[in-house]
Amino acid sequence: MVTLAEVAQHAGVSASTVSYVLSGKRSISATTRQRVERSIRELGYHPNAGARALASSRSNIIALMIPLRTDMYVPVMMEIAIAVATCARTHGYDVLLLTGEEGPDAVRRVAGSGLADGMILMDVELDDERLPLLRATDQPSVLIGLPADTTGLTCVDLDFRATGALCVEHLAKQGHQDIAVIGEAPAVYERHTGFAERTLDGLRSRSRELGVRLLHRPCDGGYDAMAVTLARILDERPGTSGIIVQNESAVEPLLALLRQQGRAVPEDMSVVAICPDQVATQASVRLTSVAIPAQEMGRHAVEHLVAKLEGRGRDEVVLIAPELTVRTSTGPAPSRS
Amino acid sequence: MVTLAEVAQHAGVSASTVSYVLSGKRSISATTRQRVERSIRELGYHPNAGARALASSRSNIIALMIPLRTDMYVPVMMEIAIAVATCARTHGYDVLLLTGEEGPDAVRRVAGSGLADGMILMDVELDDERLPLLRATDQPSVLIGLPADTTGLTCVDLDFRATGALCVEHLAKQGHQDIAVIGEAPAVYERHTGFAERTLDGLRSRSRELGVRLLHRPCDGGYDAMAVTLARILDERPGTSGIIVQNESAVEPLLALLRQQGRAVPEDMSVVAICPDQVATQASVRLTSVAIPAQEMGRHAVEHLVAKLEGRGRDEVVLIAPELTVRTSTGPAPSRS
DNA sequence: ATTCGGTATCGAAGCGCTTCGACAACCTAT
DNA sequence: ATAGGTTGTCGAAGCGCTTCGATACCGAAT
Repeated sequence: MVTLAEVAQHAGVSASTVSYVLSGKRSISATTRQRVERSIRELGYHPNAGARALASSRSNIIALMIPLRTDMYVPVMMEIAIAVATCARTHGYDVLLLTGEEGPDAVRRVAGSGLADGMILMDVELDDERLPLLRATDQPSVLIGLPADTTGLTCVDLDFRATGALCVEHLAKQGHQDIAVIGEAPAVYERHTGFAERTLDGLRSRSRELGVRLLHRPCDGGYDAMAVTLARILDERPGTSGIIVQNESAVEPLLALLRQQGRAVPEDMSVVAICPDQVATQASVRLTSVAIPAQEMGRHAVEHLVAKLEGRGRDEVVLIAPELTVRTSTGPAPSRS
Repeated sequence: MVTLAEVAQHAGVSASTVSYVLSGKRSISATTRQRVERSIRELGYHPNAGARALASSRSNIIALMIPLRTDMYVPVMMEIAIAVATCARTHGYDVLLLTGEEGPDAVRRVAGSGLADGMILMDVELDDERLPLLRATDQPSVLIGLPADTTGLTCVDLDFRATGALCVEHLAKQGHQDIAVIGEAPAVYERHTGFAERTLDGLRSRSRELGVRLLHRPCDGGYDAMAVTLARILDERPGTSGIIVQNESAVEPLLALLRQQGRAVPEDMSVVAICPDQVATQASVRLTSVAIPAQEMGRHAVEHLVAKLEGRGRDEVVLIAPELTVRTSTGPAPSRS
């Protein structure tokens, strides 16, 4: 293994000079710099991460804490994770992957050991048990998701309240009076996951304002659960002409069931999905949808965290404005006959 | 931040004693151990990761390299990643997430910097460009997937050849003579991804042995691509009575299309999927399937890597035997009329 | 009583890097 | 010519930990 000292010797300078070439923290003459850089290349030198971390007390690692929940839509998580990892690299950071398994203690462990310089938490609950620990250690952090109390925290999320409102608006504008919402799995609400509740909040208040009826039902993923849920909804509100789905793994089952029952989309039933664009465009009907901007969320999270680590950047809540893309699954409400 | 020295002082012992209590590398009297452990707890001591890595030249970190490909079925990747992270923790390792973005150089960077003690590579191609680098650095590693040349490498994978064979066997046993295979996206084959080719190999050789006709068509995910592919298949081989799908995002579209065309599953058409169990059980028909054991793969990979890091463990190729679960999407071939 | 093998502990060296203060060497303004 | 300010480089002191002798003590065997 090549060390700084060997590079220094090879280039005929002192170790500190090499270090300064690497970090750029002091001015170095062009000739020296070139000699050093040449030696680095020739010897194939890579700074030792541990030594660096010890000496500088910065690890250049960001911890990303992903929960293990199986009732969450996984691809979005994955996309965020990849975006975080990729974006972090462009800022010179690597990403450490923590699963929920270890529980809140992971926060303490990582903060205490100096393993990571900061952390990003995903799938934050309204009253997340990791937050007290996070506030206790003054570990720089960014949440993806919104807890109930955001004081002293930096959070990045899609504006789910506005998302809900947007969906209702779109349907109401087309004359739909009876709207059903097929939500996330019941477990998601029981856990008080912020995004689910905020969406619901947006849906409800906007529909109240616009004077349309709204029926919300949680629903597990998969075909069977969807069949039961849909039957209940149509039984309770036969006049339903618009459906908003927030559970991605319920999208295709829903479309299949509607087709099977002879309800045409969008002629008999309009469908709006809250899901990644890929799902919306690959479904059996091109779905009008509000996209979940996973990449953007990951990128924002990293950038805010890096800003904090560099001393810039203050606590703030960043809500990404939702965008509704009209595709072919929504249309005017059928005239009441 | 609490240091080893502070703990030592608090417990009235030397720093090295505390270190030995922590590592267990030398015998320590019960009384001393307890005193030290108490101090550790009272002071809330966490060993500093960087210092540890520097002194011991082991980081207790495993790098996990996930490619960025969007044409791959992401949930499986995610599941493996989570399994790796979780399993690694039980062995005292953390996981560093590397994306394909950085390219093969990531191998050099991580190996050179001592950031990780070993690495796990996912989505290995037959002739993967990371392998030469991997062999050059003698970084301990485990591949998930099988390259063309496995000498000197440890690999973990589902036995896709056997998987293909198993699918054909199951259908042939039920009297199906004309079988269609809906494969992964064309890009996957162009890239010479091991698992896709090996599956195909198993499918072909077994169908030759059993004397059944086999038609293979790659297919992108989504409804539209599936519609085109299915139409072509049925056009070319109208007698097709069994379908094997290897692209998870094609599963639900396929079922929707069959339903739409009035082909009952399994009466008119048997369908076997190669996919995670969750997909098979949540689809609109309970699919007979060969599961992709993501968890098991992740676990195996970690365990082999840890074995290598501890000096046990030699190079070997671990193929996990496929298991076919019969559900309700397959039945006897319709009698030829 | 003396020696021997264990067991339990300590001190010190050093892992590879960053960073601070010191110091030449040089340039400018007086 | 001299003081003052830059600029570029070096040496040395750690960062917090592991690990290798060395040492001191104990009971068992001679």
